Amino acid sequence: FISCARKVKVNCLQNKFNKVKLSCVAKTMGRLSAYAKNRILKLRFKKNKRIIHIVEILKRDDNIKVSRQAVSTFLKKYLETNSIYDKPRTGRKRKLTHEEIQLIGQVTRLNRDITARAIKEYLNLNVSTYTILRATKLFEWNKSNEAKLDENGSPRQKGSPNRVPRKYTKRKSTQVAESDELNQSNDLNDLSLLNDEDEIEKIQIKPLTNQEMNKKMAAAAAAASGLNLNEDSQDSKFHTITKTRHNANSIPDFEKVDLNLIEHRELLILKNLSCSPMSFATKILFKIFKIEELHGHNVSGKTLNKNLKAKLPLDPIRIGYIKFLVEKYYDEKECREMLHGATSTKQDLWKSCHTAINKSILISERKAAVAVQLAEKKKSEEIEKKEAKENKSEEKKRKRTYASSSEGDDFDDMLESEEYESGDNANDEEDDDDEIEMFKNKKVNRKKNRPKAKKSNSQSDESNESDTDEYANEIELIQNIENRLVNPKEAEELKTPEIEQEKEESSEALAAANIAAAMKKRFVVVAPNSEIKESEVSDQDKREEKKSVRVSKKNKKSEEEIEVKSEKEVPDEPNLVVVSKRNTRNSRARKESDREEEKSEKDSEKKNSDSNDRIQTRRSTRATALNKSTIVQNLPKAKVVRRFTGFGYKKRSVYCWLDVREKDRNGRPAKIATKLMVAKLRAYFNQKSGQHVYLGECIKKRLEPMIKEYNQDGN
DNA sequence: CTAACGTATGTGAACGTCAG
DNA sequence: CTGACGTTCACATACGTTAG
Repeated sequence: FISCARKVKVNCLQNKFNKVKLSCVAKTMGRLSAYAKNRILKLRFKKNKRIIHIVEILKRDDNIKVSRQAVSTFLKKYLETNSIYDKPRTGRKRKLTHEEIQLIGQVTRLNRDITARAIKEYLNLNVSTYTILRATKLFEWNKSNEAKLDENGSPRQKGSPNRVPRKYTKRKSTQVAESDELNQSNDLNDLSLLNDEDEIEKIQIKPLTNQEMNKKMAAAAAAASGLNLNEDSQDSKFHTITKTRHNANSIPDFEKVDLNLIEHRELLILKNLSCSPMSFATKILFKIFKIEELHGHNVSGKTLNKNLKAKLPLDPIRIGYIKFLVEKYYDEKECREMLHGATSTKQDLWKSCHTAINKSILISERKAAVAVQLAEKKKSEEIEKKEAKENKSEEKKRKRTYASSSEGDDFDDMLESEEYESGDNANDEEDDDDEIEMFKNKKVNRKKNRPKAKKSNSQSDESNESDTDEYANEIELIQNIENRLVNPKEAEELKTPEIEQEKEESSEALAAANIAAAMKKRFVVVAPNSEIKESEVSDQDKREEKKSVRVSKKNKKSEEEIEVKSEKEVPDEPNLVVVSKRNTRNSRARKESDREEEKSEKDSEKKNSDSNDRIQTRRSTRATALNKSTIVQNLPKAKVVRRFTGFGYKKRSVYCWLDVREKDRNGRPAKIATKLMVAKLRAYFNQKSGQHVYLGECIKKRLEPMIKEYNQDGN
């Protein structure tokens, strides 16, 4: 990520990290709560409000920020499904076919005591025994605990053959071995039926004393067995385990306890803010637990996968409180509507919440880990930079004065970085080529149907490289931004006062300001393949440039985005548009004074022989070619629109972009800038599978060495 | 319990339509 | 030409369901 994004992104992520540290609830995209949905329906169908008005009212009255697209989508979905809740999701692909499941049902109906393993062998199914076990639970004759109880009238599971081998429950087995009774009982349903007469562990709808809690913790055992209990309908059946274990890292199912930690009104608000009971449960979780209490924990404290770090149980009392609240605030009808399923009852409610809680903790941990990783990486980078700076400062300065006389020599220490170095020497080319190659190899599918991307019309000598241009564009944009970052003088030229203030506020703001500034300049002129319309002279010039700097793909890309207009094309328009992402600096310089132009011409003389600094080469070439050009600052909208519609843009889009630019000028964020900035990153990460990649890379880089070390130690 | 999986959903940009 | 407003598209994220 850092290698792609470099400084800008590092800064941004550093800030993100801070956010994570503070809240650990990173929310990038909110979802419409049930309350918001009901409000929308009411406003739409009872008050006949328009979508845009609904958006305004929600924001004004309820402080709910929602886009009009979201309202539109929701209303459409509501009319289609007649439900405010999400449509059901399919989840992971089933391995068992319907026929196989039916077969399993038949087999278990005929032989109630057959094991999942036996079914697997009998039906020759190539799936986990757990999958088969789940399939058996789909049938009435297998799934209810009551039925089993009715059959025998007592816990009969001790020697039940209806057991599934527990390859993941070693920890539990060892725990069970500590108790006298449980070591004889491995069945999932055992614990719910043990020792009903034990009153000590019965549910208590009141806060527990410390003593009681200690007792409860001591009694915690064999938690896995609690998963399938019917605790809702049969409170008296709450399993009670009399065994005492001092180091319980598994807990039984959670008793519902009203701790009165949160006021009813606040809970109602929380519910309104939640789109599901699971969401409600996780919101409460983060409200009543500290982050330190959550990380490294899960609901039960079990870690079934041996490869993962063992976890500790969350405070069972507060978990019980969450359970109590969830079941109190969501009735069975709501559960059915929300959980989608004929079998979805309140009994399944806590199960879903249980899973959601664990998952939310995992996600929180992951985000924190990524943030920590990035922060560490940045630290090490800074150290490297310092060292590199000491070693190369003289050389750099020499190169710098030599290469960019027009840009000034002094630069901020903070902004001075290895990226800058790479931009000035041969590493630059390697970096770019690597990145381009990376995108190329991965065949990032990002072109889609952009009307402006008429690569087929581009010049013939570029056609075979158009693939890389897709990304070279973005790469150059990023690098351009980075160059601004490492050259404060230029950045200052770009910045509006407001933006400067932002810079002082944070490095992220600095990045944003620079990006916005870069985009502002770029925006005026971005017109892929504009050379089609260019004059012959300029076209030839560009061809020459391309040949001279062919090794650099980004150069070609930038050339594509230059809009050069001859004077005869706009006779009444004394100005020419000469802007490229790279050239913005030149343009700006020339705007300011002729001296700047002279400098760039000097650059051209110097740098034509300098293979290291292609940027300067290109700039100089262009400066020579366009030395008669002047810059259009305030081209009438109409003319801009006319030109851009010629390139395939829709008129409204051009107006929209112009609006964006104006907003940007007024100090508001130019969203387009953000979008383009992250485009490259998207292209990169799209190739991987989101969060799992991070974890995989983390494991590879950080955990594998630890595992190796661990194995060597023999511990 | 957690990873894998895949759909649902929110959002920015683009676009279409209407009206002044 | 332009504002207002709604929809579509592509993308990223949220999140429920299933496998192991």
